[in-house]
Amino acid sequence: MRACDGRLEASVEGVERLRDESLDAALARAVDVRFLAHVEQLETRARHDGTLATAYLGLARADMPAAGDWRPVDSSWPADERAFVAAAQARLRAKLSYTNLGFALAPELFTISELREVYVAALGYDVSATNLQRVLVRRGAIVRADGFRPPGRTGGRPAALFRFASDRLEVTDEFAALRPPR
Amino acid sequence: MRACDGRLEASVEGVERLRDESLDAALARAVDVRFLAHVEQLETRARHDGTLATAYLGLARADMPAAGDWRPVDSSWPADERAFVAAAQARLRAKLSYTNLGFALAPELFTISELREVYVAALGYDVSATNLQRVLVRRGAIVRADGFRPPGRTGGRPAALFRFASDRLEVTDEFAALRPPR
DNA sequence: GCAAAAGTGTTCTGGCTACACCCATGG
DNA sequence: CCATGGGTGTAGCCAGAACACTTTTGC
Repeated sequence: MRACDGRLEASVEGVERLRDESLDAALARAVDVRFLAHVEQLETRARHDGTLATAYLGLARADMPAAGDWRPVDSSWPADERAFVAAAQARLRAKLSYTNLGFALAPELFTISELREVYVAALGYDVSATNLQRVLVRRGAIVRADGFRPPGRTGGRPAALFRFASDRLEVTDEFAALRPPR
Repeated sequence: MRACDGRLEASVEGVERLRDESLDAALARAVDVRFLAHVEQLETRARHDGTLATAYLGLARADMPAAGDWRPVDSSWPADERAFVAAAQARLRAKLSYTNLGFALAPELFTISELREVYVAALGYDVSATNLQRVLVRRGAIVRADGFRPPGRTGGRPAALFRFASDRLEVTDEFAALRPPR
């Protein structure tokens, strides 16, 4: 999955595993894991033919020119793929709330407004830029980077640049979350 | 896993899956799932011999006379089993905080004190009976049942009986948790 | 100057914790 | 009557939400 242009997009690749092949190897054969900032195993299901299907959640940064068939996550997906995508999306939503998982969706450097769009796309509900900044800064998930992004033609104050403090999954607040607005 | 006599105990059974056999069938062959109030898939790993091992978290109620080799969860476990048990324990701890998962550990009817012992064993830190009751009642996870448990020889006020409102996993509060004491 | 975008200060709320206090029973 | 265990009342804390206000830019 990735958050691109304010939408959450997904790409589904089948992971076929050969006998005597590790899961990691099978995954690496199915997708180019260099494009993924975070990979996480989801669920293993038995198929009718006796083989096993293991689903993964892979997250790509918005600025990563990842190859693949990226499509917006909406109701146009086939039912079986939707089940996997829905599970992945639920997991993503939950972990965005209490971990630093945003690092896997946001580009290296970003403004709070850009980060907000990523969170809105992934969470599916509105998020205040003001509070998003305060929550993530307080938790130590994001830190100020040098420099500013100059405003566009329509003006406005230059936006400070931030970066995630870590590029590995960390639980930043086990007991809190980004609540949806009332 | 189960919480028994104030301790968290675990039993590890290998799940060997035959070709053309579903995962559920393989699990049912390895353990008697009738004794488990809740089953949840954890992780699938590839073994060196090319087979797959899928770990499950199964929870048994304290009053269930489950067969099996129940041992306290401590440092006496072999390293490889400990990794699975630790993952299961972490998952259990997390879900106890924001779901009604306690239904799978507590007996049908229980007093708040008994429920407290279950939570203390599973969470690994002290929990106040007062606040445990209020949190779970407010969330609607537990409800008053008829009757009281008479006090023992040492006296004391009779304890009100409670039961869990549901015996299926439900997210009772996505945005809160039982915090450990300071 | 004015609109637009970014950032800050401040208040409010709600869930949870902490702790003092009250209740009911056995001996 | 008193120790013991159970239950309630209440105050305080704190992360987060809400919102008014200030800052900095383009035109």
